[in-house]
Amino acid sequence: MLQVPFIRENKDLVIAGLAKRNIDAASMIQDVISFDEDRRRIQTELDSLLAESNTLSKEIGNLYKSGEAQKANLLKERTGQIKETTKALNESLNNKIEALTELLYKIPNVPNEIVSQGSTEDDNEEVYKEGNIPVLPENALPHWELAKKYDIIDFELGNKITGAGFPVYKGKGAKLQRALITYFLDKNTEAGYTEYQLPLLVNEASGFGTGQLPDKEGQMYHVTEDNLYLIPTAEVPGTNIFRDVLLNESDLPIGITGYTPCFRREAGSYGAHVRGLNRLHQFDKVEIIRVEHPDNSYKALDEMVEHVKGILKELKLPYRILRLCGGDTSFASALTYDFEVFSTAQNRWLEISSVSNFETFQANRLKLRFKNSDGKNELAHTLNGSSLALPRVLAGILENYQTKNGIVIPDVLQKYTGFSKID
RNA sequence: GGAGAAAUGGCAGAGUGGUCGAAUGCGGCAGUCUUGAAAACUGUUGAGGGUCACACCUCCGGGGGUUCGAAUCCCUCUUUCUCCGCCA
Repeated sequence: MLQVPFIRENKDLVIAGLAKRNIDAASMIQDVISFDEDRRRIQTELDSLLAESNTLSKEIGNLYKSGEAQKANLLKERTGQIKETTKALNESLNNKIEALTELLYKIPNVPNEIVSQGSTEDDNEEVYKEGNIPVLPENALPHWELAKKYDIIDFELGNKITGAGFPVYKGKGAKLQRALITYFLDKNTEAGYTEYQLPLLVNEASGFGTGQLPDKEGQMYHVTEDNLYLIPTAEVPGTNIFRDVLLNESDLPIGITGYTPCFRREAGSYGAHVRGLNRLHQFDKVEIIRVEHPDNSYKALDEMVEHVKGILKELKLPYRILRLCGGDTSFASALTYDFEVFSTAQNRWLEISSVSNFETFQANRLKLRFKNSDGKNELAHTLNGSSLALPRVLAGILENYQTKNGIVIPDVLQKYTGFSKID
């Protein structure tokens, strides 16, 4: 959520920024400003009446004490009037605040100046590319065929137990997945992130805190009986650790990592692009989350990007990094880099990580602040990134490491899997 | 699931109708002392709104009520703890 004073003072900048998301925000922003002006006007009026009422109450108390009940009763008439007026004012004040908040919830973050205008993923800019695309044996298979051939992932079984998008990993497939999770967590903790195990269901307040609610309500599985949501990413429980928290400046930076399954309804996704592991309702992911001083958050973003690069380099997977255009940058993010691994057998790029700086957008909703060197409470910056999303990394490994005689396990993973080949 | 107790500032913890935004301790900050640090001592220190700055207003888990006046009384919701039951 953007801060009202920021909008007030940077109206044109905000409108221009949102235009990069292809949003004509001029009238919304104007509404924010005028709602806020109304709010302050009503508040001032209300406050001065309350001040009068407070003074009178004290006088009444004193009059009773000195036995002048008659005089006191006279004053009570005035306080009675004030009470009626303040009740009405209070109501219209609340209406204004509600209208303002509702509007603010709908306004996405202002993209960083480096972000380009654009509407779809075709407008994203490739900023980095590394790794060689392997030459595969003849008759190379896509991962869903490999999964069947080596009996390591059973999609049909998942269909039976739950439904589409809930695959069952078995044997060496399950082990490889577990090896990847452990490997990622080890890399993250080595880099200074503290490992957490987080709840997989969150309440409404947490959903609002990171921005999934009210915007993306339909993307999350909702347990209505208890009004809880299955997490779409560890970002939600992980970042909400810091909801309503006041940190000391010396606590920063904070880095945490966690492995969680993620649940996404993916309403409205169809077709060949959702085959196999490409798009699932339940998948595993290891996440990194940082809380940073505003002066350092972009340095932190670079560090996170470098960190993910390091992992992919070790896995020897061909990948590229995209800087997302305005239209493709998520609601709460100011700047996002996507990592994509090349799926050789499918001949397409698969997104495996998304690293974002939210600046104060989430912190404002979360009330995540730190006491700065001036002793003032200031909103912190939050960031997060996947390191990494499992299914597509798995798909990338299966496809890129396939040989005539089976699938070779990348060197760095062998001490985690305990085997060097799937055949 | 049943019974009872509780929710107060960064944390702990007093406070049962006005003088309470709130004792005290810890923590934080500043200073004295010290070559430096620690300890000790002194001072200072809640949040939000509002204002050029003051004034002023709001906030004692959330919401509602009683009263001229509520942290304090009433209703309600939520959460936590204790005991019993169940249980990986």
